[in-house]
Amino acid sequence: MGRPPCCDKEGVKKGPWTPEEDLVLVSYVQEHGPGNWRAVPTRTGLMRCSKSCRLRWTNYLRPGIKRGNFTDQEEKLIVHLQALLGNRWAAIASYLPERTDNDIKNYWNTHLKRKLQAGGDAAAKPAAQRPASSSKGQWERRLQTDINMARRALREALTTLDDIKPQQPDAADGVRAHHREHLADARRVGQQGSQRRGRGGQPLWLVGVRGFLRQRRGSPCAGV
DNA sequence: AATATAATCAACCGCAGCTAC
DNA sequence: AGTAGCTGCGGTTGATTATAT
Repeated sequence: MGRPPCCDKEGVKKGPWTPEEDLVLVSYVQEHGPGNWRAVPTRTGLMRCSKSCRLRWTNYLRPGIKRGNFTDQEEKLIVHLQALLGNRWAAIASYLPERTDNDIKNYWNTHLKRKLQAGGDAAAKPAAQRPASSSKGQWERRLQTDINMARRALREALTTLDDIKPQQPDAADGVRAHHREHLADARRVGQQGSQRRGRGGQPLWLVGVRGFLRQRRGSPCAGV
């Protein structure tokens, strides 16, 4: 309790990153790999807090990131997943490996939200806005129902992607493969119950479900 | 050309979960 | 079992850029 926020420390630089800082961070990560962010500022001499370093890496410097120009397929997938999972951007981003959660969140807030509002109430009510159940047993039953619902919906999404395939075979295949992994995870989780995994190895799909449960526990009228 | 307004996106902040002790 | 520290997530802000007047 009472731990001061890391970014309140004196001498910690804020604001936009310079190319030099980027270079230092990239070099460090290339040598040591991502992780142990706490050590990054001291080891590199960067006057940034660990959070800032991690964010810069994951949202900007990480290799394989695609920026801007969301395709129709990506847009549809985001809308679909947002309706299923609510505003769990990290979970949604796990279905779009080339996009960051921040990017998806920004795109949703600046484009899609408005687009859907303009198009009437066509979008399904986000999962996170559904009314909460009152007991733990009910949560678990609802969770199972949600898992089944998500599986069904994702199958539908896969069908949609199959229709799109002729135009974008590689992207669609990648997304489908990712879907399959998640579905397999869902099955494993169902079989293993509450078995823990290390933070790094934890499937984001599961993180999404956990967040969903957390919201339900947190407030009876959980909204986003 | 100058100014106002809107749109975009990088980055910050606070909170919660997880692990180690 | 309790606590501290680290990490990741989601909401929000603010600077910058684009567009309209």
